[in-house]
Amino acid sequence: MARFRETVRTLLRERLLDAAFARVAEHGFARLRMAHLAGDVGVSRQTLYSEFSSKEAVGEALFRRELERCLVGIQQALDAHPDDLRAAVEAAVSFTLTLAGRNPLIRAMLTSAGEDGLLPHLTTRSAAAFELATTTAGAYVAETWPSVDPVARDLAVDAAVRLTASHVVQAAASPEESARRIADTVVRVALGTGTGRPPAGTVPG
Amino acid sequence: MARFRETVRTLLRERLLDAAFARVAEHGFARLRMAHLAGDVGVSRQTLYSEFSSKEAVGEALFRRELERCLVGIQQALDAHPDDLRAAVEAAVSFTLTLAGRNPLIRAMLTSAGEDGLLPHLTTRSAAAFELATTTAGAYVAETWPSVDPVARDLAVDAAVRLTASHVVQAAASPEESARRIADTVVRVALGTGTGRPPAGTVPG
DNA sequence: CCAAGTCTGTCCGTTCTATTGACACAACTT
DNA sequence: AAGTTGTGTCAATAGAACGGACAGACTTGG
Repeated sequence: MARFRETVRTLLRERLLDAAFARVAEHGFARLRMAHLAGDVGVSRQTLYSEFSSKEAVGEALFRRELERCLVGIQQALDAHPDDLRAAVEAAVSFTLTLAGRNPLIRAMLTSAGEDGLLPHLTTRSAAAFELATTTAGAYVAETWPSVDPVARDLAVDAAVRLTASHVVQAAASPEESARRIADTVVRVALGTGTGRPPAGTVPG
Repeated sequence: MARFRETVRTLLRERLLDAAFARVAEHGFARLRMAHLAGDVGVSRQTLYSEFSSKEAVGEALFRRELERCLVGIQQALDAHPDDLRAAVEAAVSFTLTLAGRNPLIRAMLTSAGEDGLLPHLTTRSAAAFELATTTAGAYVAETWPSVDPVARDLAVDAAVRLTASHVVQAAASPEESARRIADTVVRVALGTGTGRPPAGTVPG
C-alpha cells in the first residue's frame, strides 16, 4: 500500500547522488560536505543520514551507480559483435577506457591529490566493483559464447576486467591502442591459441 | 530549505493525474473511484483528498493539464509559420483537431454516454478553458503580428478558439478541411478583407 | 604544543504529514 | 423500504523530517 513512499525514497537517493556527483566532480570527494549535500537537495542533514549511513556510504553508492551505468554501455558494445569475440572485447574495452577518460567522477577520483577517500574504490577496495564487473561480463560471455571452455573463459574475463581497470588507473596509450592490446591478450587466454587473431565470424567449438 | 518536499508534492499530483487519466480514458470519469485512484498510486484516500479537495477537482486538474499540453503543441504549430497568419492558424487548428481526435481523454469525455461529469468542461463549464486558450493565443498573436488591429485581433482569436472547440465537440469534416475553413474565417475577421487569402509571406501594416 | 575551528555521526524533542478507522450523507439497486 | 456503494469529513494514531545540540576526530595556526 505504501508504494508511493518507496518511490519517494528512491527519488531522494537519486537526487542525493546527483548532487554528490556534481560536487565530487568539481571539488573531489574530500571536499564534499554532508551539510552541503543535504542543502543541495533541500533536505535536512538527518534525513541524509537516514538514507546513507555515512559519508563513506555515499561514496560507495556513487561509485556503484556509475559503475552500473558503465556496464550498460559495455553490454551494448559487446552486443555489437555477437559473432566475433575479439572485436567484442576490443569494442567493450575501448568504450570503457574512453568513458573513463571522459567521466568527471572518475577523472576527479584520479586527479584529486593524495588520498581522496574515493580512489580506493578504483584500486585497493575495488573488490566489490571487480566482482560486479566480472560476474556481469562472465554471465554475458557464458551465454553468448557457450562454446568457449569455462576455465579459459573465467581466466579471460578476469584478465579483461583487471587489465581494463589497470589501464583506467594508469593509461599506457590511447584507449583504442590499449583496447587492441587487451583484446589480443584476452583472446589468447580464452582460445589458448598463439595466433592472436582467429578468423573473424567464427567461434571455436 | 524544504525544496525536496515540494518536489514530492508535485510528483504525487502528477502520479495521481496519470492514474486518473488511465482510468478515465478506459472507463470514463463517472466510473472513476477515489479509492481506486489512491490505491493505484499507493497512497491513502485521505492523502488524495489533501491534494485534491474533491473528485470534481481531480477532473478539473486532469482537464486543465491536458489543455495545457495541447497549448504547447499549438504554439509550436503557430511558430512554424511566423510570416503567414493564415497558414499559422490553419496549422494550429488542424493540429488541435487531430490531437483531440486521438486523445483518449477527450475521446472518453465525448463518447461516454450521457452526463459523465467531465463533459461540461468542454461545453458549458469551459469558461476557464476558453479563457486560458484565448489569453494564451491572444498574447502570442499580439506579439507575433503586432500590426493587426487589436480589436480585430481579439475578435479573430475568440472566433478561432470557439470555432475550434465547436469542431472538437461536433466534428463536421476532416481536421484538415475544418482547419482550412476556420482559417479562412479567422483571416477574414482579423484582416477585415473579403478576399479570403492574402498573399502569403505578407503581414498587413 | 595547545587553542580554535571544522566536520562527522548521533541523540532528542518538536512539528508536520500520512494512515487508519469510523461516520453521516447521498445515490443507486433490489 | 432495506441494502449497497461511494463521497466527503473527522479524530486518533503512527511515522518522518526538522532543528538544535553534542562528543569526538581532525586540521590549522599561533
